[in-house]
Amino acid sequence: MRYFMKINELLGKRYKEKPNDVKLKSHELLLRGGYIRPVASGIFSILLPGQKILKKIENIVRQEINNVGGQEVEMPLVQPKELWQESGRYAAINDELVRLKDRNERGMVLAMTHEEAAVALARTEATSYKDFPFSIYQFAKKFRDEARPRGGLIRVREFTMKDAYSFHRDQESLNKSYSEYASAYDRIFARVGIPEVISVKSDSGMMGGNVSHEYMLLTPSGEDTIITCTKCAYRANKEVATANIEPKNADVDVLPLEKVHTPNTKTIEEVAKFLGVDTSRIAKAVVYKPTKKDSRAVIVMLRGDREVNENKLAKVLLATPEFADDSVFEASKIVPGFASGYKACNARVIVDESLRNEKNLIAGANEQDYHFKNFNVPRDIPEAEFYDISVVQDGDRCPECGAQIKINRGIEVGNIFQLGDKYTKPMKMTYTDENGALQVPIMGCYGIGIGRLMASVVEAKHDDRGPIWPVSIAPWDVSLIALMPKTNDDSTVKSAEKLYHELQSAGIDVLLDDRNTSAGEKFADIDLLGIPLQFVISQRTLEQGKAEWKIRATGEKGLIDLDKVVSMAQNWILSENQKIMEIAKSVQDNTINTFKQKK
RNA sequence: CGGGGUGUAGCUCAGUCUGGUAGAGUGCUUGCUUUGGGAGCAAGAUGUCGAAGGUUCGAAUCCUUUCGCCCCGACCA
Repeated sequence: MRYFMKINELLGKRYKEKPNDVKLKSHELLLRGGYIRPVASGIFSILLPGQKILKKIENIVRQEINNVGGQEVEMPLVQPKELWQESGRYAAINDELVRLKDRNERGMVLAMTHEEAAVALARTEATSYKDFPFSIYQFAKKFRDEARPRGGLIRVREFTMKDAYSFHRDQESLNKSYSEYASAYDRIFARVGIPEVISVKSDSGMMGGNVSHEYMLLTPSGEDTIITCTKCAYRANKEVATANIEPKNADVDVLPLEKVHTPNTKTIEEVAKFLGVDTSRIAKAVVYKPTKKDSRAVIVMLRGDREVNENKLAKVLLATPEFADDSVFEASKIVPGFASGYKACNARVIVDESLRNEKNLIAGANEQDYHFKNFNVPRDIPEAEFYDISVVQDGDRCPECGAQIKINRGIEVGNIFQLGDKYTKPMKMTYTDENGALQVPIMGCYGIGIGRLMASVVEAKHDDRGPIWPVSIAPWDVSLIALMPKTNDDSTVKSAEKLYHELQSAGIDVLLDDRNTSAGEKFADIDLLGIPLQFVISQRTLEQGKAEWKIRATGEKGLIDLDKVVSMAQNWILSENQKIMEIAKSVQDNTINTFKQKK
């Protein structure tokens, strides 16, 4: 069997120039290095270097998931719509779900994820309590017609995901599986070269999900916002993060309410400017439509310098908040621009914790061109309901230890969810327990986007010249550059080929560059391919019977006897892999320890 | 879906305002020279100027419509 290993046989140009319109470093380098090619927005083809990396990542994931008892399966991309009607998602999901018809007009969908298929598979196979617990997983394509793909492989429409589904009789069993997967994830991210990935509390959706964590690579180019504590282990996605908010005006006497004329001051900024106060002195009101369960409009009040977190609000309302339109304002006698919960007719007033201790605020008077001064929520809106519904922001304090928090950006490289019976119940999955009674099992699900993970490694590990792949996932273990001699002498090429075969025979995956091009181009190409260990032989080194070695990550280099190249490469690869495995172990141990401490 | 930008050679872009019939660099092909960080000289190939319609003697350029792609936001099972 023959395998492509010479750079001149490799399909895929490498570019000197940065492609137009590319913002993320991973996107740029993956294009420039000939790893990926765009086909349509959010849809890519993968060339050999990228494919080799993806397969290595998959193998690491496979080992770790097998290790926690996952059974590898494969479920289809094209699925009958009835499956999705059973779970209710056929109606619940909009344009992200691609719907199509087969030749017999049967409605089909492209799977965005495989909970339905997993339950459909499991419910016919696991019918006795003796069958539980178990988990299945696969590496499978998903198609999500994303509103806005972006950043190369960071957010795409078609992608391969490792998705695992575990099935349990009780919460205790689910918890066990959940922490096993969490531990496997720590090892996976460490083994692919980004041990700095952290797990954060995340939003599990307003329906049912009780616990979920996202695995985040903190990087400025990330699209999620992550709150971390500078002191303790608190970390959470902005969607669910809570914080202690410093009151700005608490230790003062409550003054009598006073109405002031504030013409043409509809926005918080206008009011603040008109009255010469900071926006934090204003009680901002945001009005939402009534929900199905409650016919009253919803007025959310919070400090003027803060924003509504609609995720948190959704949990309070038990519905997705929608901004009010004119009809809502009219029906509820709320004056837009001058709204507040004060004597609001037929509105539910939800007040953010940010206002709990603030005194003598400015608030709308529900009257055109008038605001109140010295507004105090407990006195002026006795029926107010207090909730934490604002977005955590800079300057807030950690909810657990009170230390300063930090706001970071992150890329979500994986997630783990406790789904409960969200899918098993509507899809009528049951098993018979010891007493002969039918029971509904509960589920967990665990995802890792393989392509996104590759791109994330580039985001974390690169320099100006290209990606710096850890040896565990590098497209080739070593590269061998033969620099052309000044004379017609072919001994350099001969020696390179000999060495190349020796390395290959020793089981080392090696890429040979024996092209008749300038040295600079060869070095640039090999750097773009990010190969961890590079060898160079030239007339100069051959005269001494040596080859030059160079480590991509550190730039260290030296000379080595030709007959020691193979053993040096073997030893180096072995020791790098060992280092990675040690890091994986220590990351895993750390997490287990923190986990134990918390308990 | 809202806002912004952009489509001209494989890639990066000029030309568009002021209409006159297609350009540069890089890459590619061939030859010679060169060879330790993207070499030099010479010769050559490559475009429905995103698409459709319109105005005009004449459209990459003006007008209308439309599509793609990128970025910000909304959304993100």
